[in-house]
Amino acid sequence: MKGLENKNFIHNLSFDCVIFGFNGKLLKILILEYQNTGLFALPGGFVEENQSLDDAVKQGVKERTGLDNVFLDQFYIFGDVNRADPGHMKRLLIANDDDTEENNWMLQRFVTVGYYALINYEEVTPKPDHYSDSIDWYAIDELPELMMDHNKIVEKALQVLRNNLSEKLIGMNLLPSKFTMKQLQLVFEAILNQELRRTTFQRKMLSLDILERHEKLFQGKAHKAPYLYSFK
Amino acid sequence: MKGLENKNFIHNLSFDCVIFGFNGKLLKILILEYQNTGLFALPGGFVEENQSLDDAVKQGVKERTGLDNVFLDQFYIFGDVNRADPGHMKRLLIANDDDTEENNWMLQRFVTVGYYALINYEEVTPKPDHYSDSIDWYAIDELPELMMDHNKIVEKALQVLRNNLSEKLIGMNLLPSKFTMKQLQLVFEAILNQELRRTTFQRKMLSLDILERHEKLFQGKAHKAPYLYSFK
DNA sequence: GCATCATTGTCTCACTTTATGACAATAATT
DNA sequence: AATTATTGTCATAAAGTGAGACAATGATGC
Repeated sequence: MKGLENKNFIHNLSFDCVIFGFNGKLLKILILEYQNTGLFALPGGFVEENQSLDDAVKQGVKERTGLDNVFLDQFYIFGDVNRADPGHMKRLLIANDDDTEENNWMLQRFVTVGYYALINYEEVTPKPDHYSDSIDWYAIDELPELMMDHNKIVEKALQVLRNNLSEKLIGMNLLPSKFTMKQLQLVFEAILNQELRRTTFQRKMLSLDILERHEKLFQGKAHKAPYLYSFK
Repeated sequence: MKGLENKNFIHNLSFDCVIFGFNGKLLKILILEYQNTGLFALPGGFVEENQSLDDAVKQGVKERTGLDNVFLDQFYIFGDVNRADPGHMKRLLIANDDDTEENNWMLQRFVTVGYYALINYEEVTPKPDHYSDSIDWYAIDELPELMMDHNKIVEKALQVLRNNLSEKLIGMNLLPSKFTMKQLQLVFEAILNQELRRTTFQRKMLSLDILERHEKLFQGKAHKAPYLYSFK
């Protein structure tokens, strides 16, 4: 792949990133489709020999998706011997005319670090990098078949997201800076895949003392206008 | 180090293991001291090219400590560029007359995977491996200075342990199969570093419906004998 | 034996949190 | 002005927690 051969990457170690966004109704993730391969994959990459893992992921996510300044957190390491199908990588290399001797290390076994990102769906327009045909949002229950074990990685990311939902103020990263209580509830429901009780949810959120109330939002609808909130 | 040079290890990737035990009062972890170096460290190791990460850790823990069939879970990846002091590794190699060209890879930068283990303090007698003078239990608030960033790794392991305390039935792995309510409470208190209310704790544990009550334990003490419990 | 002692299992009461439903307030539409 | 859908808040009941009381019980000392 262009650009890769100039750098010294750590062999056998990669990262893959599950980038979550919320479109107002559905929780979605970003999936790349590689040119001339029909392969779908999570945005991922390698770590340079003199680069911290976190930096590598930040940089990789920016290069592969055009997204910058993203909330990122590692959630799991996938270290099975047979987790990656070398055939997939081979197809990628061939499709890019990078099927050279010096790129053979990419066909070896990889331990990959799973990261997840939370971004505001409205504010970003992901752009595919050189190697990819397209980058698109997919609802989490309508994912295509992904290469290697990437579907499993998404599953695990979702689990961790659900476990950390309350403590990590995840809505903060998935919503615009001002939002209604209804929107916040929809984010929680989408992540948990479970309906919540409106009054209980509202009381709970307000009692946490993490929200600031702003002006009302007049939506032009035939009912009472909701307040806008932001995280303190 | 003897034995290492015959195997093909993944470069730049290691693991370190925080092995917790509970002696009835204090939460402790296992620390190795390396021969002729004065260096203290967590038991750790490398991953072979054709070995799953989990297997490598299992095998490594067995080799370094003599412990088998241990509850193990990964908790974090440490990927900073400067997390490891190559000087420490150099001292280790020199002390073992392994300061050779072909072992130079060990002086490079390493990304390490943190694992924690929970074992029943009573049932095991850890034994040092070839490279270590000794392996000993240290109370978590009386640790010596450890090499590289191992103190930081222990800190993080503790954090994760505290967060997962309720959900993971951690007591199950730190206690003998039958135990009193008092012992269970002591484990929780040692991990949380915080006193708990006896009656509330007992009510809570019983209401969770995870314990089975067995015969009483007569300790020869001048008071009512407690019941023994086990996890269902 | 019998009183004493320390610890355990359980209960009570007050207080807090959560579930569930009710209800009035309110933007826009008719 | 009546209607409609949605919102913010309250009322009440149910469940959970904190703090203490107390009887039960194994051993000990006399």
